[in-house]
Amino acid sequence: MEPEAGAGGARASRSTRQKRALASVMAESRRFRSAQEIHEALVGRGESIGLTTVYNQLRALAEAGLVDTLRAPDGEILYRKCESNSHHHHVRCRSCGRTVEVKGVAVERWAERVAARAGFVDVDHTVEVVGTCAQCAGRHFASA
Amino acid sequence: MEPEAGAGGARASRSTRQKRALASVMAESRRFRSAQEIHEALVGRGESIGLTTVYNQLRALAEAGLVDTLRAPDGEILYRKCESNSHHHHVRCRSCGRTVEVKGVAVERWAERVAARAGFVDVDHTVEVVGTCAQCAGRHFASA
DNA sequence: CGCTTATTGAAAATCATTGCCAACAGCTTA
DNA sequence: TAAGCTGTTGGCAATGATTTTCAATAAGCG
Ligand SMILES: [Mn+2]
Ligand SMILES: [Mn+2]
Ligand SMILES: [Zn+2]
Ligand SMILES: [Zn+2]
Repeated sequence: MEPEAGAGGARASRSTRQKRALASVMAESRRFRSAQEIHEALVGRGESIGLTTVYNQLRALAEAGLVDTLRAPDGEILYRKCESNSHHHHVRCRSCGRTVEVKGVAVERWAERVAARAGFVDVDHTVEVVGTCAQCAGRHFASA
Repeated sequence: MEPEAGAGGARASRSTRQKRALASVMAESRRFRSAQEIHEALVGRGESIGLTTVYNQLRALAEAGLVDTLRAPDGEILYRKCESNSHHHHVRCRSCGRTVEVKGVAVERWAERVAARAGFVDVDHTVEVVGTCAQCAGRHFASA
């Protein structure tokens, strides 16, 4: 019989110039950026790629867990390719966006505990820490 | 001299039928709801109030810290009048929205610690726990 | 080289939220 | 109680990120 017989055999993903360019740009930034910013970065680098494609691919990458996402205060979705593939959290600079990944054994346990205490199951959580990074804080002092 | 002399004396807020109705509806729900849902609740209760007004007031209440807000996965802003006025976090049911408030001394410290370790100052954080509440979990078993 | 179909991307559609602003209505003062 | 000042209301248009549409394009395979 044929490989993947039956209904809905997952079709192979194709390698395209656009996907490669996007992956490249995502790999080089340590910041969370919006789809528009990422598209600008691509164009600025001389790549030809549609904004719609950037949106589509970023969504696909996010669903596949290959990029992390978070909501900016204004609601925009920001994307980032993290170094770690396992569960982690972020400490992000509200000024420049620089982000560092951190493990959170303490919060993992805390989340489980308070949820269980409230009678909740199938628990999940969102934890984001935001502040001003050393570099941005220093810049402030310099100009003040 | 006149009261509040000089520029920009904060004018008094007025008590209106709409504000009172909104406050009433917010006080009776223990769930996070969107502006649209809250508007529907008001209309369903026989109140006459515009959707724009609901949006405006909810935003004002949120800025004043009188209601809590959070982003639904799809980006919608959800509002809720919490019992506690001090800093706290939420354990929310992804199915029915029921929410319980919890203190998080452990996470407060954790957030400060990891941020400081990364050289960040003026630290802030977002922590939301989501799961399935006992009632919704039971309902599942019953129908399965 | 052809064929199948995943992918692209311009343009239109969605939709929550905000801006606009003239009509309206609390409150204060005379 | 009446007039005036101004905070408030809310229909409607505008905004803007994200999604949908879908015809043209181009991977990858035999
Ligand atoms: Mn965690
Ligand atoms: Mn906290
Ligand atoms: Zn910074
Ligand atoms: Zn529930």
